[in-house]
Amino acid sequence: MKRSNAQRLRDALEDDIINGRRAPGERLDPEALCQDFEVSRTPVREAIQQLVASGLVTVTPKKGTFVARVGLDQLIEMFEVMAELEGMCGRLAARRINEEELVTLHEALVRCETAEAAGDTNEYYYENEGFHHAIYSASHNGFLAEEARQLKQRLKPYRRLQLQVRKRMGRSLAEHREILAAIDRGDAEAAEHLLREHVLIQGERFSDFVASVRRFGAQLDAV
Amino acid sequence: MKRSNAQRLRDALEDDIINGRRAPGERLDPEALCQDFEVSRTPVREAIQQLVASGLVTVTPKKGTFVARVGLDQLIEMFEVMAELEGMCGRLAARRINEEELVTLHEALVRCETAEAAGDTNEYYYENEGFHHAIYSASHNGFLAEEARQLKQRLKPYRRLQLQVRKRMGRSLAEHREILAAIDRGDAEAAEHLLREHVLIQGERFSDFVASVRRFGAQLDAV
DNA sequence: AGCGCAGCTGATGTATACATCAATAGCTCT
DNA sequence: AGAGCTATTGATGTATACATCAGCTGCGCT
Repeated sequence: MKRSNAQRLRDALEDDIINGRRAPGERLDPEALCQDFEVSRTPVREAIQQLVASGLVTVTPKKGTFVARVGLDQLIEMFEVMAELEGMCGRLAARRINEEELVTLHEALVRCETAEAAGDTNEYYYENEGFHHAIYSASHNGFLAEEARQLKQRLKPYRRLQLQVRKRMGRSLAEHREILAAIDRGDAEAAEHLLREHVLIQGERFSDFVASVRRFGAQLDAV
Repeated sequence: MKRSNAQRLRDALEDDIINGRRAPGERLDPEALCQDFEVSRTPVREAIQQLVASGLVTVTPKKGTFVARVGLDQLIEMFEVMAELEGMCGRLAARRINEEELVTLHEALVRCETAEAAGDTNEYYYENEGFHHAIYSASHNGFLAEEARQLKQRLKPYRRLQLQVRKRMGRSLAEHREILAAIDRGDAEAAEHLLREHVLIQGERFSDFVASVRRFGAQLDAV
């Protein structure tokens, strides 16, 4: 079906924000967007409202609209919830995954291994996402999968930070192997626990993460 | 600050849907809404979009807009997630609750007891909500609390069904006491488990729930 | 020079007219 | 009579003009 201008605009902006082409705190000038996309204010307004609803954009009345700037406190809260959702996906997947999905998951892991072997961080980041999405699907709870996917999107602008911690890629891959093994043998408890920790960047690494975030300074601190 | 027509309209519709004054599947005629609220299509359209974003309304292109009709499958999925979020709130609350919040929670329980003693189902339903919200807050994770609150809203049109099961009110209250006790003694595991089961309408009761839902027939089955 | 008020400006919200598209119904042709 | 095409209609998306409101600026007053 044909997509409306508002939808295309929304997707384009979302993509820009998620992939860091528009940084948190950056101003979004409706006028400029009208010109860039050659549409009137109506669809622009609509697109922005949708982004506000999904938490990627904030509008301050009479001040302007900005790419959402998530404070460190809230970021930690969001990761806490993300960890829970991922853990739940793992738990359910361990119980409910079928042969076909298991194959898909194995393939996803292989692609992660390939990217890691090549030392390609960006590629690894992309394949990592595929691995996680495969687990979401395997939970056989479509609603949960969608919620997890959305929250992951919302965290995406900040998520790269995780992998920038030294040697994170290798650690991540090792964890993926453990997670898959747990799901493979139907160990729901282990899968849940491993995934939760995986997201929380286990234990001592978390402080590294916070420290590395802090280096971003004002970009993250303010409202 | 002054609220826009779109906001008021959105709130009014949301309230109508959540409290069952507009049943799932019911048609929302934009024209009629324009007249009822004496506004033009623009704010109506805006309000509807927001409701779509929050999942309370669905628009089928060229067919019309309707109060979201949640299929039984998805309803179960949503309750599964709700249970997880509630459990998480309980776990965190058991660790993080402070004196003041503990008092609030005790008070909320007392109000539940009063309502139960009076046999007032509606009142109990209301106070029950207060009890749960108090736990959300006590999790000290604002993001989690908000997500839980939103999902609860979305389930509200179907949630009354839970309490209609015979003697559910008494059982619910007993569970509340156990939950509070667990939080009180800082037993995170117990609080999590109890709350999760509390939402899932523990064990054998779940089939009763499904059965009672089925009696609603087509209202819940279709898309 | 500092304070305050008034008008301006730009941002936001709303109304309305117009464009577009898809579903349906009715007509025609076979 | 049935199938296919077309015209109509109603719903949706978009543009534009208008209304309203808050913040800011600049002027004047003390």
